[in-house]
Amino acid sequence: MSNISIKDIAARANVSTATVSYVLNGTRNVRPKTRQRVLDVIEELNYKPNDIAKSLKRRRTDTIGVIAEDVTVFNTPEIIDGINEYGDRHDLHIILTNLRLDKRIGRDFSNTEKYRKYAVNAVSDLLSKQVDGIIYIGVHTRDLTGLIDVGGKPIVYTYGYTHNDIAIQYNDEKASYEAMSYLVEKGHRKIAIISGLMDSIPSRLRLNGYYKAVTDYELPFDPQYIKMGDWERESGDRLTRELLELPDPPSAILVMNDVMAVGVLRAAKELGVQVPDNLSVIGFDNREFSDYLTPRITTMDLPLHEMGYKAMEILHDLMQGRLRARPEMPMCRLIERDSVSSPPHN
Amino acid sequence: MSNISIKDIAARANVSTATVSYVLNGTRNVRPKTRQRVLDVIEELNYKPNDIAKSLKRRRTDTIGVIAEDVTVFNTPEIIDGINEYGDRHDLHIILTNLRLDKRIGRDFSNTEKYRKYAVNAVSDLLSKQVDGIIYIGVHTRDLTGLIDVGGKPIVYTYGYTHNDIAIQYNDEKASYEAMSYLVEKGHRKIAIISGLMDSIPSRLRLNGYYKAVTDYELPFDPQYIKMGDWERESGDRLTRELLELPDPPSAILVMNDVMAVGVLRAAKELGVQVPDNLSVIGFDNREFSDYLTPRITTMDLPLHEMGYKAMEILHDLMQGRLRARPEMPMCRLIERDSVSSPPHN
DNA sequence: CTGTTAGCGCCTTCAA
DNA sequence: TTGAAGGCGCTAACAG
Repeated sequence: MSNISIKDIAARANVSTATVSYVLNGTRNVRPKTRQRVLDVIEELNYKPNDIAKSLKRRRTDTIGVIAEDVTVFNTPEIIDGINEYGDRHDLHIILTNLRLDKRIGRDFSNTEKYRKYAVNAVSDLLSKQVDGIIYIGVHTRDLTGLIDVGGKPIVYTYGYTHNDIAIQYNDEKASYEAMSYLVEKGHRKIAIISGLMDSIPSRLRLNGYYKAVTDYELPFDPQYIKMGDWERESGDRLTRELLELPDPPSAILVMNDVMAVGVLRAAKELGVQVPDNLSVIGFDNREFSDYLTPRITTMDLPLHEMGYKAMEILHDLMQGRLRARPEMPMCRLIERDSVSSPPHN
Repeated sequence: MSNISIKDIAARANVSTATVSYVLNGTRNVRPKTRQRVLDVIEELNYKPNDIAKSLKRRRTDTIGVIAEDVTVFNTPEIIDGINEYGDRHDLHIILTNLRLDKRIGRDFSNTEKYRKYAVNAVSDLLSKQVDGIIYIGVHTRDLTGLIDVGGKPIVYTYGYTHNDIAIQYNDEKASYEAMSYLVEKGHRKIAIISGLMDSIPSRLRLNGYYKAVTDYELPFDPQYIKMGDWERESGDRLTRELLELPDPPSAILVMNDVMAVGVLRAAKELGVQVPDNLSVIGFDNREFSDYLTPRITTMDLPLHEMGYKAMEILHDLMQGRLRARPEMPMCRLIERDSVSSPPHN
């Protein structure tokens, strides 16, 4: 076991512990000969530095705490991966705390008190572990303001919003606008939208993008083309039926997530309308399964990796007292697959 | 900022730092009055313990290092979740190292040297951080022996095998045997299998289960019913065509992963054979998308969560010098959905 | 029941 | 170019 310390090295190399520290960290010039002697002993004794002691002395751990609301939810692994990429490049390590909210409280985030204790404990543990900063990864985009108090430690949120701190989000409004533009380019004018729950920020933002496109492109505006779903498959199915039974049905549907898009596909199939020949569909999230459906669906990819990377980058700046200008927002990107074509009779 | 230490508490409460430590940890009896006084000061000064200092002194961090070959691969998040569940219950924290192998080297693990350096560095960093143990999460079940050297630190592998250390794996052979039993119960006798690449341990194990079932249930054995795939969608498609064009085609196919099952479904559809009415299909992995396909496919769920939990449990035992009896192997579990029915004419 | 004190392994100021 | 020495914040003998 590695019970040897710089003291052992120093003794064996006939130098002081200070000198060992200097060659270890390159903190100061050391005569090449001395330096080599130390290096040899380090090699010989198979010395491994103790970062705990180092951290205690330096009052810095080069470790950041990542609080994930739930690592098993689709957005989180890729965000973590982004964090890791930045971390690898800058020698920053990660203590991961998984709140396991999906299993503990499900999807109902309305009552903050039901899970605040988990978040607060996580912060407290992380602070005790002396992390240099914290990243909080939400599982559902919402206002996270006031959930936790990190006592002045640098913190960056992602996949969520907050009033007082920095939060990295992608641009929902622009994304839905772009999806609309794509549809318009393909020749569509009668475009419906199936939203998620309306207490959700992305739902509202994406609806804004929809309105804006309807206005900019002078599309026929029909309130019946706007349907409120609940993010689940069944609502996609049910609302698509309503849409297709309209006297003047849409030729395309923009669906606010891929899960509901599965319902859209099913409804279309059962009603005998071909996708994409008679109905175009665009989803959101670029979930893995969206590529395995028939037809493979065209969908908006979320810049998860980039969000994680940026969150870490900004946190790093914060940790060094550097405050950068307002960070640019990572953008979604349309993944073209097989669920969109030009509308019939056109 | 939390610059106050037990020394400050001690001074303000007129006790020694030792006493503060005792009330903090309940290590020793303290007179209630003294105790309360200390507690009050702690409250008043909003004191937060410094685990780094504690760790240095105790030579123990209560932190374990998790090396994940790639957190974005489907198996990993759920394994981590299992690790977290055990960790939460026993106050064990986690430093996560993500090797990012999928992005760095793809799926080719044949040349170990291409990624050993990443693994070795990860171990080295973790050791410096003084973790009390390590869990290594593979991304593809294979022999991991000799990849890294942890210098005597407790280590447990999961989603992989190893000769010299403990590895937690699920039972591939039994799983495929059970899938076969299920098919036989439904009345099938002509059952084909599409394997993964044959350099893979699970492929061989699952094939064993298949043979065993063929023998036990006295099924007709036809070598043409055994097809070697490569884990990818296309091979599922291609091999299904071969199978269905046989003079005496199978009534059911056991596919070694859900991805290839997607190909099976596509081939069947294009050949006009109905699943499950004219062809039953069982997949492996219970990937998220398997529930979104048409039909929803019946598949073998991997006990990922349990693997993580068990790995952590055993590691914890190891850390305490407790060596438990051979750990039982977590078992797969069949998820019944809509891709299996009784064979036609039966 | 409580206090004193010697480190844990490392960095860094100060002095040589 | 090198060394001596004082902590970082905490725990655990040891002593009373």
